[in-house]
Amino acid sequence: MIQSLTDLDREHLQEALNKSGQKVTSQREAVFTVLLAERDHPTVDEVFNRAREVMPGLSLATVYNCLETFVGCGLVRQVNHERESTRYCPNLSPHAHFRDKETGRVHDIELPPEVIKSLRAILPPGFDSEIIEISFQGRAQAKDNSAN
Amino acid sequence: MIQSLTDLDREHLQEALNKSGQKVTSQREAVFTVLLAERDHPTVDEVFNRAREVMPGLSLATVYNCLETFVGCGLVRQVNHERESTRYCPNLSPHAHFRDKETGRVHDIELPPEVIKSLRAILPPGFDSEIIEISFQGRAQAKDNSAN
DNA sequence: GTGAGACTTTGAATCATTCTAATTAGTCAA
DNA sequence: TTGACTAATTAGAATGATTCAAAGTCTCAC
Ligand SMILES: [Mn+2]
Ligand SMILES: [Mn+2]
Ligand SMILES: [Zn+2]
Ligand SMILES: [Zn+2]
Repeated sequence: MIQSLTDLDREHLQEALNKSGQKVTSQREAVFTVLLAERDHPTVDEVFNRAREVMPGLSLATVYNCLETFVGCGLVRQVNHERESTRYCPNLSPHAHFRDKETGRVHDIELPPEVIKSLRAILPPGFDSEIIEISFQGRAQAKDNSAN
Repeated sequence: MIQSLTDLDREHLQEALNKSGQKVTSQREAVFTVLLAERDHPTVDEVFNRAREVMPGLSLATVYNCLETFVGCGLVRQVNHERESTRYCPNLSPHAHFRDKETGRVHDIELPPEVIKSLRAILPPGFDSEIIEISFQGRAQAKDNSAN
């Protein structure tokens, strides 16, 4: 089911890795492909299992390494919810996360710039924040799930 | 250094526990006292070490149990930051958390109701959220730290 | 005073993540 | 081609926060 990367995505990967002095490897490409294929915020184990289908020799440690590398060069974001396993998200636009209590699924919620601004505005003087994480928890109506 | 609870706080503890059919014990009182004494979002280990000063026989498991009980009856909130140890916060007013990258300290940031409203407003139809967690990360100017 | 149930304690188990050491693969110079 | 150098990958051990299981203690209603 996992197609390969589009030229654009491959370029994106290559550029981000090169920019931080790292190389494109077949493992990194496989892991990145998995992340882009199904944007459902998979855990490391889920990435591992999906990537193994196309690259049977891949090791779990390498999946950890690849994901850490990607986070380091800004290709993906980590998503933590309470103490559950870390999930990974290749959506680079500013967004919050919504976790469906019932299904455990994590959905992206676009964050309009004015909301971000109003959040920064509540910081007292002297507080300077680069990163804001917002996570909702509740129920999301089923809707579809086929594409995406 | 750890005084005991004010009558008001003891009442608060008693009421919340009773409401969920649980008892006030000396361990629970000690742990709650520690949480109120220094509102610096301590980890379980920090709570454990502080509480042991006044109750040497206290066990780590009991600290876990007490804190879980408090969270369950709404007396305290858990505060998670990435995969670090969970911290605990007895501030019940709606607030976000600011983590100082440099010191690791966690500060409370009051959340005005209109900001909460504007956040709920970005949820697409069908998404219904009870809980919103907001955490900032960055630097906070030293300021004091004597009291509080 | 007894018994039941709630609570606490100790120490073992879990499990996501990180670490270590050993291999492999890629790159470049000779 | 070969060798050397380096980055990346691998397997498996170690870590560490948290949870679990079993046994002991306390409290309170009877
Ligand atoms: Mn859903
Ligand atoms: Mn500070
Ligand atoms: Zn996302
Ligand atoms: Zn707080």
